[in-house]
Amino acid sequence: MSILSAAVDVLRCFSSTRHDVTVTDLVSLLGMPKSNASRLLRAMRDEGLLETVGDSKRYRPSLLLNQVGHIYRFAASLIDRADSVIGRISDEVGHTGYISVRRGTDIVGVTAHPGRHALRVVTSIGDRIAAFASSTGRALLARLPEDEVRRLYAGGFVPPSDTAPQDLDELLARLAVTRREGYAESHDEAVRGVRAISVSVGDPTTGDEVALCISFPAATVTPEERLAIIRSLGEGAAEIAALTRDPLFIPLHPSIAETAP
Amino acid sequence: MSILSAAVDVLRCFSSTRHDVTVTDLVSLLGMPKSNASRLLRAMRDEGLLETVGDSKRYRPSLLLNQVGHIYRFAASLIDRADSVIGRISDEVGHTGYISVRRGTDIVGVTAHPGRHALRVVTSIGDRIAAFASSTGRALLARLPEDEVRRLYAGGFVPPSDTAPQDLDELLARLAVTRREGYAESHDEAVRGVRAISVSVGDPTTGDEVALCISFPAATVTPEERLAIIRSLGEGAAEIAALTRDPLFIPLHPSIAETAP
DNA sequence: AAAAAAGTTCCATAAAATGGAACTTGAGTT
DNA sequence: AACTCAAGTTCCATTTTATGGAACTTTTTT
Repeated sequence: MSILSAAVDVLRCFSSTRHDVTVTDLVSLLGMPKSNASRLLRAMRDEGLLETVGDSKRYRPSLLLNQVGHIYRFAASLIDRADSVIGRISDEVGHTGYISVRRGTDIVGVTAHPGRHALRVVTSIGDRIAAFASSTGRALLARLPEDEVRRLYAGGFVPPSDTAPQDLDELLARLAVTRREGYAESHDEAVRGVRAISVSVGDPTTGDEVALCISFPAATVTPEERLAIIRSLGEGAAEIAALTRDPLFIPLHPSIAETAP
Repeated sequence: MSILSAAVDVLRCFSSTRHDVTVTDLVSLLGMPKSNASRLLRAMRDEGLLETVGDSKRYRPSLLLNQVGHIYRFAASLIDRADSVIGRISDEVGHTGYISVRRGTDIVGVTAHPGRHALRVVTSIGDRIAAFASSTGRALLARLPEDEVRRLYAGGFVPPSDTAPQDLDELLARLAVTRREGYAESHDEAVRGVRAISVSVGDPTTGDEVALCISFPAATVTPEERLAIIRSLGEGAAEIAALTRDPLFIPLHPSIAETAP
């Protein structure tokens, strides 16, 4: 086993709730001998992957990683485009917008735009949530053929709330609705009182796929506002799909898309 | 030489003009044997540091690096970052550097780095000085809209010296200059014979704002040295602003920022 | 001041990286 | 369809690096 994989294991220890690590953290998180943990952290710092916090024994990701991570957005230009679209929509409607990607059955937030409203949904970049139980996840899963979704969830799943799909059949039914309507919606699934609307779009040249999502407190949004959000998302995604020539793009159903007076 | 350092060399190949790399790129950029380049890129992808673009032979940074890089922003608090920047600059120029925050119409020093020169400005951490009559204060006030400054100073103020702003209008005029030039300057205000140059930067996620200041005896600094200080401060603050995505950041005016021959 | 926890260094052994050359793949050309 | 050249991959013996247990040092807590 290469030291590279140990180094990556260290990087995976970082999360929105763990901004830095110590030798002991590695020992307990990765079951690594103390000697290795000590040398590995030092080596990673010497190479510039990590930096020490002040002159303590705590290690955090380095500026280099910050810079390289930033390049991901441009390398995956789909993300960049989606981000600017969701940023504009978030500004318009005042609610939190974010874009996410799917990794297997998980969804990972990539960029976020906090809303303007006093009551706003806060998302944490980098956290993983279950794909089947979120609007972003279902927007992305709707791009897959049904048998591939069945294969992904061959092991079944545990619904986190009453409003999430309770079994595979319900998930497939809701994906069918998403394919017909052109958007996915969630309510009280990951977070109580929070509603979210998502659409998805892909780039066939790179194989990337992203979800664009607007998330808002269920109580404060009128039916008209909700419709406006759906239309903005649909239009934004359609613009991107036109650019990338996305063959899997699911447009809004004409009855929803038609322009308001 | 560990494979770790080779992997970091690969990461350093990425830049705003190079979003992905190939085996050949590494051969020419790093002078690495083809065999190593090929295995290294594959290993880095297998471990999750890189991902292939579509199914081409091009490699780009991975989502993992994007996530970890993102954590840097939270791991290094604004004050921490500003302190390390001002420490470096203070070392470079030999003069006293400090960082401060604003509380209403007062400025409070948070950390200080004493200079190396025999004649040095001494600051005391925790002391409060008037914001309107200091370069740090004006650097921070320049981030506010004009009417908010008017509201802060609705009760008027008493100038401590001839070179400090004498009334609200003069203060506003000097803030306008700071907004245009990207830095604030004071001379003989709080202490006679002392000149100070400040820039400011904020972190929108925490709402923190700090001023970075270099303070020196007016008599001992040449115009060239003064310009170098302004540029160092401007560059340091710009780095921090890029990290925090500070929307209020005031960059140096291009005519000042431009690199000396 | 003692005790406990955290971190570092040392060592022989086990494992992985190296670079040259041969081999395979793929894109463009005749 | 066969050819050509560039790009990428695999193989191998040798050299270099990583490993984990234990002893040691430093830091923190009681």
